[in-house]
Amino acid sequence: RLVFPFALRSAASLHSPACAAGIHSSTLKSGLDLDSFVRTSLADAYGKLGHHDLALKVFEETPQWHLASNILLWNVAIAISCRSDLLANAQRLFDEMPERNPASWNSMIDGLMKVGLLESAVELFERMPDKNVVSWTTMLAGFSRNGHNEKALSMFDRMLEAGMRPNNFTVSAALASCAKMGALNAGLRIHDYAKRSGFREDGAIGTSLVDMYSKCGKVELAKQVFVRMSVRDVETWTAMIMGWAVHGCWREALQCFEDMKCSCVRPD
RNA sequence: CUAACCAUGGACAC
Repeated sequence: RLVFPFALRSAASLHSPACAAGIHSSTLKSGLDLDSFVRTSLADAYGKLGHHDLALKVFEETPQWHLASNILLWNVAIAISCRSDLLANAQRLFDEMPERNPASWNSMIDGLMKVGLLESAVELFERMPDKNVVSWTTMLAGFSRNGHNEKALSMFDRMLEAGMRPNNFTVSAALASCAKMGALNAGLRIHDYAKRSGFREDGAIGTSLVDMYSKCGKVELAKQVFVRMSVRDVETWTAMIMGWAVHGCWREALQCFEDMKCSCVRPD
């Protein structure tokens, strides 16, 4: 019961459908396939491996008594339906499920945002009872993906007003909105907020800052963030190389590419 | 005490 969820998660991150299928059959043999954790992990693993059909089959073959108490399995089915463009199915599951937790709402909102049904997403968001940081970030990222970057940034302000604390996901999504608009002042404001609030300029936030400054025409500021970063991944290097390149600094761009190869990060 | 679901960053060249 404790081992199967771990094993299934590993199968998913190894991108091994064969492993997942093997573990699936072990769960059947041991009679644990109807345990909540095991079954949710199984459906989720199939989903993460891209076998949406198998994941939904697991859901559909689940007895009613189990479904009545396993919200997370519904959530997995909703998220997977959204990813396979089965939005109507997701909507039906969302309406029919016995009760909803924040992840149920968030998955549905994200699904609507990803197919561009912004009004429906907004409506659901406003109706949602206990919005968490994921809910706000989903809205922000959704607006940004659909090109409504001002609205995305207004979500950032609204969430602060609502007393909700942004996390790394929120900050990097907000910076990406500034980058897309070339909005330097907004970008500086978010950067300042991040510094004041103790966010590290690493990982996604660091890369977003590099990208934001270079898209706002401030490649020198991008460089300053870049050199301060302690860990740089492919995305970070790419953002910096792109920054130099679009500013016509071809020497720096090429030098940066060389430095990247020396730093044990493989170009993709 | 410990396990499962949801959101974020690079990818220019209409």
